[in-house]
Amino acid sequence: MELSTRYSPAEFENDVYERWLASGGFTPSAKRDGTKKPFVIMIPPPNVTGVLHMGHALNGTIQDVIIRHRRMQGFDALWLPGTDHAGIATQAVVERKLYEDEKKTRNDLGRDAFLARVWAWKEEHGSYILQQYRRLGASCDWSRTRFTMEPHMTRAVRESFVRLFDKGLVYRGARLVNWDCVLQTAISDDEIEYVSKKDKLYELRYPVKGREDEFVTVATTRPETMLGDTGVAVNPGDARYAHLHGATLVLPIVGREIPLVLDDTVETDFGTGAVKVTPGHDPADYERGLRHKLPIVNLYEKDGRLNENGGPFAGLPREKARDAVIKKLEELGLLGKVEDYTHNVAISDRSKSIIEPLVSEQWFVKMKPLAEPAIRAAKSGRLKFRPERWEKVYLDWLENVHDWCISRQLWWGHQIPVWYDEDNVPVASRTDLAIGSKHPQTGKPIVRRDEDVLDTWASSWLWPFATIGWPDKTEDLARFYPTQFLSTAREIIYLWVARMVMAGYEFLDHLPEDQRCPFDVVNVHATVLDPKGRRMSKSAGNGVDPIELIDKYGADATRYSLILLTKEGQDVKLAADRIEQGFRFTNKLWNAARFALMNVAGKATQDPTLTGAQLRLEDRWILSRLERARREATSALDEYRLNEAATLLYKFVWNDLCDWYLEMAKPRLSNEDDPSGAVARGTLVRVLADTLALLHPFTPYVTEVLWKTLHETTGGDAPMLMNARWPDGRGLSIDEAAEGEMQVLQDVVGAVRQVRNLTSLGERQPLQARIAAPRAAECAILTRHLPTMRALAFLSECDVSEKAERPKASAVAVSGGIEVVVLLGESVDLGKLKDVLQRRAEKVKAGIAAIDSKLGNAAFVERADPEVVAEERARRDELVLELSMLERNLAGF
RNA sequence: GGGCGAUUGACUCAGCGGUAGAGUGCCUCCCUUACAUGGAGGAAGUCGGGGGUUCGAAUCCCUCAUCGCCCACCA
Repeated sequence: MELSTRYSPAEFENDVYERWLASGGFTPSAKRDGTKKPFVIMIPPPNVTGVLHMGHALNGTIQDVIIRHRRMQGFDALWLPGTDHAGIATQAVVERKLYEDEKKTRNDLGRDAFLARVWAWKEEHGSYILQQYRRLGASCDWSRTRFTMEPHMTRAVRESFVRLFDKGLVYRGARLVNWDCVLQTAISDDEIEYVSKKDKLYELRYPVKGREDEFVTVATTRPETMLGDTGVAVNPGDARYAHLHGATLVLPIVGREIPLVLDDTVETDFGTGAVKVTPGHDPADYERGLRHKLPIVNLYEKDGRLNENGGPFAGLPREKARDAVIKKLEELGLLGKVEDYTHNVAISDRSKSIIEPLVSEQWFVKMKPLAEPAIRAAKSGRLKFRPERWEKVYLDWLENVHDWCISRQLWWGHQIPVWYDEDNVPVASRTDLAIGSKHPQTGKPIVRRDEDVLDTWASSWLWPFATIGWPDKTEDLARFYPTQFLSTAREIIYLWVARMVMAGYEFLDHLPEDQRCPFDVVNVHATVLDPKGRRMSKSAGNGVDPIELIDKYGADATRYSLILLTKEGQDVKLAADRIEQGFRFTNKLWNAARFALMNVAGKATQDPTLTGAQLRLEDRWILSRLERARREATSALDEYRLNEAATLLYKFVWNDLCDWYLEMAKPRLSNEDDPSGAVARGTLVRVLADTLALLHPFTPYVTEVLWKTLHETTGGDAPMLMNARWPDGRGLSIDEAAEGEMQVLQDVVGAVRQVRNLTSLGERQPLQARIAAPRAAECAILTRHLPTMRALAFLSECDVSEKAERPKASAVAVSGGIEVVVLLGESVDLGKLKDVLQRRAEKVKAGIAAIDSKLGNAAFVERADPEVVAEERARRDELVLELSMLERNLAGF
């Protein structure tokens, strides 16, 4: 196969993905294979309504890097994909479409017809986001793709609900819930967000019963709720109201008599120190109402309009009611000061409408008992968070957990499996109960099923085990639970992660305790921000579409950039130029491989691990560097430090392999007569093969293509890289001697380059370099490698002579304690050269002074690590040597 | 009101107790037959301010400032 000169990922990515799929490597068998251990990641199921955004792209990349690495390490690697039915979000999408297309509401269609529409929508659009994951290169087992509304999940959800119901952990109660007036459903505390809103703070005056002209003034931002007031509270210690303790007030407009109560929670220094109490529509007032046994007045219909309790304002929506109430109070002379006021208001995550707290009948789960094992899991270290700080966030929530309102007044979702008899006695059942059949406990006829559906999280908290068969005892469940790694966004630590842990402990009771925890490690990934540091969001329109990046740069480049850019868990601003880094890297890799293959094709190669003595310094060096990179990358990946692994491989490929080894090997490769060519080719093949394997988790497409070409070129038959073994370093070792010698050569070349750069200021002339290495050891190295030095001549356009005589006119450079003297004509800019040398001399002097002050410090010499002290001394010696050479040369000007 | 993060060259970020790093951008040179999506060299940082611990601090502690997230019933 010919590789094109241009790296153009679009030409091969789709084909490669098809080959991966065909290989079956994404799909592990549930059958136990004695030699393989499972490694499992459950994808955080994206909403079926979702479109891939940067967060998904980053998280998808993280999971894919890890699963591919584990697969290559020989684990039975399963990455299970799927989507979430996302009750509210999906229903809202379909309702909106229905209204736009046909001007109908869901009520016009009726429940069954509407649900048919939702399913139709899901069939048409539901796999879109998973297709996008494929573009990224995600090696998910698509044969195990799950959906939280599929029939099996319904069974799992019912099983879990019935178990909790039978244990008394589910209860029905009237509670103040967050009501979304647009979607007309209750939503949980975790689904609301707070936004700052400019409002007004109104003072209202309530007449005191039986006392002419005496009033209690309350402050409120929501004057319309006064219609539902059933009390006014003041702080018991507030002297201003001491004379009114026990008084009764008369609620204006309504005329209701309401008591003045004493409550510690009232702040004396806010507003007037008197709080109107509306237990039906304010969470704090609800609590106060309970404490003082105040009645609850519900003011609203489900759509947010005032009901009959609104008196003269019944039927008005909330905003209009506010204006009307204010106007009326003004007429009555009971409106006090009105001030501008900025405060936080709760809005629905989904509809973005202002939440109206109201009292209604809902189903709740008792969370305290479920939270206990989840708390233990983290505290005992069974469950680990990365970065660790998120453990605290997780624990804080669990330790203060509130009961979970799980009923939603929606149609799209798992309908609550509860039936009622004629006396309204509920029963939960795994199977449908027919209307008219007998209630299992009371024996009375069943008259209806609960209309509500369950919160979406009541199905997704079962994700780690329901997706592989639970409640059935399947082979998959036995093989793949618990999982090892979960990577997710921080926003859903409470919503999802904590609940999955609870569910694992609660429902997997056939397993020993430590086997119930659904994962070993929870990775909380970075948030990708826009270039200004703001969250990317659809509404702000500041998102960057990862698919556009993939189109432009390829999936590999996008993946590599994301990993290079984001240290785990640390937010990052997405900078366009930083995305280019990944692209440049993949291009570099492509061309390096192309060069290697061009030189290897049809020629003899010798395995460098078998030809010991014939290895040149650069061969030994690159093999040593490869082994170092392999060890470091492996341990970084084993510990999920992806950014470190990617950075280190980047440096190995670019700075070691391309900048040095390929350049040094060129003469050997191009010269047909050079007997060491076969060794160089063998080295190149070995290094390239291992490098492709090490990079494969990060850049799977390009490495797969190059791997195939490499094996075609060398005539070998190889499995796909995806299914190949992770490099084990066979035949390689860390060669400290080779690395040390190579460092000397690199220093010399550095010095030569410096000089060469100076000469290019004038006319270019052939140069002759002489190297003056003042230390015996370095002289020996240089002498031994003079052929190599000549090979490097292309870099400096100079010959390297063995003698170290000082010429009269010369350009000089010093690097790493080695002096390079270059004979040249008048082309060198002597003024500039002197400048460079002087500046360098200054730096060296400063360096020496710094070390002297350190070494002169007795405390340092005594207390510091002896190795550190020795290093300082050695460093000083080098600097002194360099300074003497610099000064000698400067004296010549 | 609590909690957590961030603050390192022009920009985006690594480093987290012992000689200040990378990519981009900028300046000088080079189309050297893998790559100009490239190569060589260079300028550029009192590591947010102030205290402290230490022989030594970008790195640990305290404090302040700015920005950003999360949690919280101030009407």
